[in-house]
Amino acid sequence: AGLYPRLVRHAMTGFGSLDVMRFLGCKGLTTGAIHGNFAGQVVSDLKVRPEGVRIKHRVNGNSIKMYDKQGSVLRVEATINEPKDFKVYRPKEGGSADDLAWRTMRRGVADLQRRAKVSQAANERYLDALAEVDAEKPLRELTDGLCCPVKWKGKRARALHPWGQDVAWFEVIGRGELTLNGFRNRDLRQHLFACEPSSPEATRRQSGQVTRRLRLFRAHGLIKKVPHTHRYQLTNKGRAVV
DNA sequence: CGTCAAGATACCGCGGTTAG
DNA sequence: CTAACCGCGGTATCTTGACG
Repeated sequence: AGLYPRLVRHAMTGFGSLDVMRFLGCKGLTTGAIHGNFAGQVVSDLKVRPEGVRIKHRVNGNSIKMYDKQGSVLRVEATINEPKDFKVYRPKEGGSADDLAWRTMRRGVADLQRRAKVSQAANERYLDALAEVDAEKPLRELTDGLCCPVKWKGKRARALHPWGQDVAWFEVIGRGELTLNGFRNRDLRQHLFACEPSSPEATRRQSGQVTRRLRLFRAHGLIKKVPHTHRYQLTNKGRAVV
């Protein structure tokens, strides 16, 4: 549900011309650099039709497209109109049968088998790239906002690092016993600091740390203060992230 | 309703990074 | 190189909720 639009969006915005060329098997791309004398044109376009949305990437005359048939079947299709951009391992026409070499693909039926293979490979590369999106995108959307600073109550709050320095905090606020009734500054201190504070001053310092971190999470909308209490609860967003 | 302690906020200064 | 900026931590002060 809602997957296809995401795929389409990523196909349009996420796939660069290099990606498209890679799908269609253009050479010299393993290095990441485009071949100096490449003179072709790479185009991606999007069409909305009664039967669904179709997205098409084109390199010269060859293209790969994806569409949702009746909203139920995802279909990816490669079309080769310019076979000469591909190679076939074959003997010269009319030449001896053991004079094999990579030669230009021809338009006729002779190279049909190779042509199917090339197309299949292009489709597979395309689907692989999409599959990556499928798994990665929803997570991205959730965390993108967190990883950049936000304004809250006129003050700036830094970006979060869910996999870096903030990981311990995420783990603690995600604990079951704390989500049940919400949690207080004190509860977090208990979980986050191994040793009991040795002095009242240490307690104040820890409390300060926790307060600041709570403010940070509030700024990002992960937790909310429950009114008339010193307790906090995870928001839906927070639950999803943790 | 008053008091008190825990918590929240404001302010400052430090160290590190970046833009000019 | 310097100035501005950012994130952070310490702490003084204000706010709030619990409790008698």
